[in-house]
Amino acid sequence: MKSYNEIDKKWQDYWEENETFKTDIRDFSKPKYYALDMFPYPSGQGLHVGHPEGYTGTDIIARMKRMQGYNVLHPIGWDAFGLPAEQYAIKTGNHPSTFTDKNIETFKKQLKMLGFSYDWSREVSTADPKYYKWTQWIFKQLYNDGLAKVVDMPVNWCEELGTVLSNDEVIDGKSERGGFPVVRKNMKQWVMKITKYADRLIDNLEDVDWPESTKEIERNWIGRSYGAEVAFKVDGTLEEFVVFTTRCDTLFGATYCVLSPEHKLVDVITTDECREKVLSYKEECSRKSELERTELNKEKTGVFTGSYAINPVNGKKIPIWIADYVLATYGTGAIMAVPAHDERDYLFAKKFGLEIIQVLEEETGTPHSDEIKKNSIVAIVYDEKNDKYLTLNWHDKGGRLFIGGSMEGDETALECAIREIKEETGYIDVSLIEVLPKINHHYYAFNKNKYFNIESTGLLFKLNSNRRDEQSLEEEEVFDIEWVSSDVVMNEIEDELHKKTYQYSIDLGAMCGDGIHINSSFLNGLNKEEANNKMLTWLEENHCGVKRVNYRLRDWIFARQRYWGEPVPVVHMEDGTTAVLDDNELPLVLPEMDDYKAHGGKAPLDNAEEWKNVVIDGKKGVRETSTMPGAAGSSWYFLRYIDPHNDKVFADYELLKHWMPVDLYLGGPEHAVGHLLYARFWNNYLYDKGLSPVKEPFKKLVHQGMILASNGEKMSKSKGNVVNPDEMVKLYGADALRLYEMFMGPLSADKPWNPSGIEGSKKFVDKVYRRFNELEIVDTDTLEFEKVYHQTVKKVTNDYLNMDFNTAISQMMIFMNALNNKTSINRIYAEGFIKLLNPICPHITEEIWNTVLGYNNTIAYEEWPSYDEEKLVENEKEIAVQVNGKVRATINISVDDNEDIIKEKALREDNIIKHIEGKEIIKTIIIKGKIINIVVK
RNA sequence: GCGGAUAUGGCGGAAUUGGCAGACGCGCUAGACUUAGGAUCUAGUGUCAUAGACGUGCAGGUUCAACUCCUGUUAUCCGCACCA
Repeated sequence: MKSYNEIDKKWQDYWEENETFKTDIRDFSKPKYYALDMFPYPSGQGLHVGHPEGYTGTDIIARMKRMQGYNVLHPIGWDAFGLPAEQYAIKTGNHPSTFTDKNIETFKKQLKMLGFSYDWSREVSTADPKYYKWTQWIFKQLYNDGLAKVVDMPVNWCEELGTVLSNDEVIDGKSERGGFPVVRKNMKQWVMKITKYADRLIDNLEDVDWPESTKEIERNWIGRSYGAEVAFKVDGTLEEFVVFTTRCDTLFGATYCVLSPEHKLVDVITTDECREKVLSYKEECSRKSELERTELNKEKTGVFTGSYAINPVNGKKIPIWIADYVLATYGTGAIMAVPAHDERDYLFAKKFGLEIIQVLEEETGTPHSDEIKKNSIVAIVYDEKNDKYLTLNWHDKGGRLFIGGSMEGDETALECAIREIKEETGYIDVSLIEVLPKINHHYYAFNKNKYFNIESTGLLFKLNSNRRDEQSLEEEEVFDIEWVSSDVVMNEIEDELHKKTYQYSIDLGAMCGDGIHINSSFLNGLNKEEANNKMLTWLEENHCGVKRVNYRLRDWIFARQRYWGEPVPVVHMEDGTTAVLDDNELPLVLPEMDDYKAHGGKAPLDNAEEWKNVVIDGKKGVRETSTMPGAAGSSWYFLRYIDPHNDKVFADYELLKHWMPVDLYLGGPEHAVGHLLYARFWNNYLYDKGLSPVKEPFKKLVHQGMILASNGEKMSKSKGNVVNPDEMVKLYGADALRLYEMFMGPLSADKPWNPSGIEGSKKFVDKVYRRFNELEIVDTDTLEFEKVYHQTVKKVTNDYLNMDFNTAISQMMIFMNALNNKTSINRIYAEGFIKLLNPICPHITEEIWNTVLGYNNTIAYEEWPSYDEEKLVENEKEIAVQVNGKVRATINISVDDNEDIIKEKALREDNIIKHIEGKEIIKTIIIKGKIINIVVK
């Protein structure tokens, strides 16, 4: 018997020599299947065990589909531009391409060693000028259509890397690569107007078969919200500013406005008295790094500008502040603040003593047609020392309540509350902590036989001392005064109004829920949605606002001040115009340089004097020296695979039409808001241009999970717990590694590496190889395998389709176990089984196909085995018999047993008799072929 | 804070429409064959106990029957995070 290393080599050489997996791209006679892996960044570390997990998954599908008669496209390539190669080059003085080429060679060797059925003739590399010619060409189209442009905007600047970064490259205020600090900075930058596609990038998600969680991440990242833009005039000037709000129904509650510190109007409207403070606050904000800004988000800061805005709905003058809780980059960079109904505005208003007006109140109880209106209070008195609340226990006349009462005369809520506390409980030494939002409550008073609708103000007091006066109770007021814990309050206070009031008191802040409007003129009595619609109409009719959809997504910052990326095919002319290179000047190739390092915030290409200075039509110009981001080349590579050597167009449209979309796309979930979004954007754009035939490029998306170290930690070089695939292949063979990675658990789950697990997988491969060499392959029937064979074909086929590889493997193990102690097997079963195993273990199955089963051709295009449903029907079956839901016996039944026979059989069992003895059978439930349950009493 | 996911033996994990929880593998125990066994084969292996009881993060509920459905809750992981 040969070693696995020999067998692996033999078949890998065979596939290569025979071009076994080369796709005939123009063969449209068979149905197509496009199975794609996210192409790797060829890092210096080489492949880790996580790579083969996903790659094996797609390889299994690709191999099965070939056997099922599909024309399969299964390509691979390299996402070759990127920072690490450049950092390495700077450190060692080598050219980034030397390093990249070397890594690609390593990766290639490793991928081949694992036996993936890639069509290597379609290999692409994003750093290859033949490839990036077309990346530049697509950029050019985007530029000409106004989707790529230079704008002055706040960007993420990473000093250490000397480059700007896009939002998805900044994690927790640090750069994704290297973890260096990132600050906000206004800079002229290339951006891609991905926001133009925001709606489609959300809406098209309906049409693709992706994990719901990934779709949700993309939706949240794009962050579409519906609202209105409302214009506020600045009092005493001709200036005005626009705010974005999703809650224009609360406009009557707007008590101040806030501009972001970077807002253009700030300098204009700041009064002389406030100028100094405003300037120093602005200065303070600009110094803050992204990290500081997010970390300090609890404590609100801000300053008054000295100016006032006019609330368009009621003409009220409200102060204009600046604060960094308002972001320059979201919405209009300005807000109206409604502290009663927005958590952040509430905190800000509390801190700076700004007015709070409630315009929405929650409704409790059930309305009734004739109600008497009243103004009331609910007073909650809290004793901090003992952690107890003051309650009145009315027993069967209303249960446990806080102190309540109605206002008399022109009494304020506070006066009323203090009076009621004193009258009902005698306590006099209390002080107000907080006035809670008003509640609109409907109730029926039994003693008065009347319906009431009260507007109740909740007030939270703390008890200072136990000083008490006489109570002054009325006759019907019979209750016990009891101090109780919060547990008792929650369990025993059942009155809706009092319950709600208590909830407000423990969670102080803005009222953000729905309710009915008050203090809002023409909106009074309407709920949130009704009021919103009415206000929108009002704003538009009165020309102070418009309906507006806003997005969290920002435009894609597209330039990097780095060397190792695609040059931007644009020249800045001396006369201030911008010229784009002609198609025949593409690719614009990176110049050779001695020094790849950025100096003083300038891009490395700034030093390439000869390269950057050009003359076009007699006019002087300077090339753009920023390069494109890593995600540029990966945004369209799936199209190039279909026609990788075309030098006329990026890919032939007829071919694209046949092969797109990608049927299965597999890769890590971390690309949801980066690569996947950008690729969808570019493809959508190309679709609009008639250059891509499909709206969405990836029909089905699957994520592989992470392979963790055996203790459940992430594998990392620093922890020294990295498992090296080369070593695994050397020790156990490629098939055992592939099998183990598929057997570990569900593909998309994170799972720990177990060193003895792979040994178990090798044992299975050993067993298959050994047993198939021992067994006599016969043409006579070996019927004892019939059922398990058909079961196996069915389960493996279905499980592969669902990518449930772990359970497919367990079924194949069951099949092999059925062969234990047997000396011969029918050829059909033997061949069928080897075909089923082939996608996971291609080497050993080719070897058996060749040396045991005697074929000279590859198994790769043999017909996929089929199963016969009839062979799976069981004539005789064992089912469980339960008494009161507990299994007490099992009986054998045959398919044609009717319910009476089944029941009779069940009642004959000793253990059943024992359990129903002396009891009455209430009913018997028989589920055909599954279970029988006898219910007794 | 918001959004998403997960929770099952010593371990990785199975379980169509609710229908015998623990398939399959690892590990462990015993045995066979062996000079030997870290090869292979056979048998056993959820927990506690004597027949029986208890068991799918926790607490309730629906049902003849719940890992599966409903309500609440905890923990862990991931994503977003002052998004107006």
